[in-house]
Amino acid sequence: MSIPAAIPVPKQRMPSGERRAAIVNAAIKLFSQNGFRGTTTKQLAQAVGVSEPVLYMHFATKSELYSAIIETLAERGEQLRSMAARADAEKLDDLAFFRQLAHLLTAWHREDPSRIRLLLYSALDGHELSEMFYQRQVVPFLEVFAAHIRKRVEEGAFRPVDPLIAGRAFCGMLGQYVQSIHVFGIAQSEQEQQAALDEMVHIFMNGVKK
Amino acid sequence: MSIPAAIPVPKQRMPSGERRAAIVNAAIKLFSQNGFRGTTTKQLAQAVGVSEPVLYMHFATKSELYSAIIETLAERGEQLRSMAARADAEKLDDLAFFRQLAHLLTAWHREDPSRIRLLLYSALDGHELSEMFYQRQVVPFLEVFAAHIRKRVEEGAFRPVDPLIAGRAFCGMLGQYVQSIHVFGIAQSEQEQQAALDEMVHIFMNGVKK
DNA sequence: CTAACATTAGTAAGCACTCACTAACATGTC
DNA sequence: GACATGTTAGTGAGTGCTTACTAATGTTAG
Repeated sequence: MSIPAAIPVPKQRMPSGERRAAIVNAAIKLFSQNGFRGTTTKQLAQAVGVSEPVLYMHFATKSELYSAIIETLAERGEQLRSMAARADAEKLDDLAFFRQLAHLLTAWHREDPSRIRLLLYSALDGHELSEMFYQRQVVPFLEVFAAHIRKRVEEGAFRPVDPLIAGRAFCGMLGQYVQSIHVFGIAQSEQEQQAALDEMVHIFMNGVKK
Repeated sequence: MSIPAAIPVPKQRMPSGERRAAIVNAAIKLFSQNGFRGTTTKQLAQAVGVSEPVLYMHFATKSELYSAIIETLAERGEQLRSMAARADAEKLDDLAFFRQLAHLLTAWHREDPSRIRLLLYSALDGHELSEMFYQRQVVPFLEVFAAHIRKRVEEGAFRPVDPLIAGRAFCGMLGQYVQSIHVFGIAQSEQEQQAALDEMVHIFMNGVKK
């Protein structure tokens, strides 16, 4: 009985780029769980499945790796912006648009909770790239939102609210709720979450419309 | 030439309680700035103005000190609850009440930003007392708020919103705004802050009222 | 064969924490 | 008031362990 050829034996030797990506992914996971200082290079090497010096072939120092993962995550944050922009282009009515954005934001963080945790960790650490992370992860989403509000205010459908403040208000409600789940560990069932989001969307809608 | 008697040499020797309090205060400051792991016992001792063993006369381990400061801050959190409850007892109209709470929350964090930072740090660290901290710092405020909403819903002044979700929505808007200032370092002038709070209060008010 | 990928076995520095000891105060006795 | 006595608050100089990082060397794909 021959062993089928395709057993995916974990590759021991990898092309440089792949290995680098593997390190970044492991680092995102560990740093988001334990923080930068709470993660040792030894742990990290074990998680990647290599020895410590391999890490230093790809990144000169541990904090260079920290910077690399923040940049990686910031880039991925562009996805959120484009998804939000796409929702805006769909010409949904206000309610559907707000619900769509709420869903986007929660799904985004549920799919990978390490993002919000690392965003907070890096901000608390005062990391030099933390502002860039915030600018590319949070602000774009907020801007798509604010742009929609501005338009609807001009069209006379909404009260003359400040679009940016209104955007902060909406994203704040959602963001804090997401945070209480993924950072503070408040347990919420799928239904509870859906109900909460709907209610928040409604409160906001009624709050801004004429 | 005699040296005048009354040179106020910083007290070198302190009663146990005072010294303990001094250590806790220094720890709150340093931990909130650099995190638990980012603060060394050496730094801490220097900040207090004593040698390291003194720390260990009051706290058996560094993490026991961590627990002590969380407890201390959680206790101080009761103040916020009582201030909120007092505002409720004043029988203000809805708008004034919401504004009062918004002011309370922002003033509370502006007065001492270490609270929100430590709350986040402890949650990210998964500290055993973090949930207690959240329960006593966040939840009480939320409950005073939810109670008010519930009452006004019953009186028919507000739409039949879920009081707890509405509370989370309002505190979320405010909380995230405060966080963006004290954690993410978004600069906001006194006027901008006041304008933002007013707008948020209005959006919420309109969002829940009939 | 060799260049790139990996490992074994370190090093120096920093960490939380401790030991042996001393200075300052409080109190009771004369 | 002066002095001995027990207690509390403090220190200088470490300990052993962990950490980020590295030099010397092995191994395998192309």
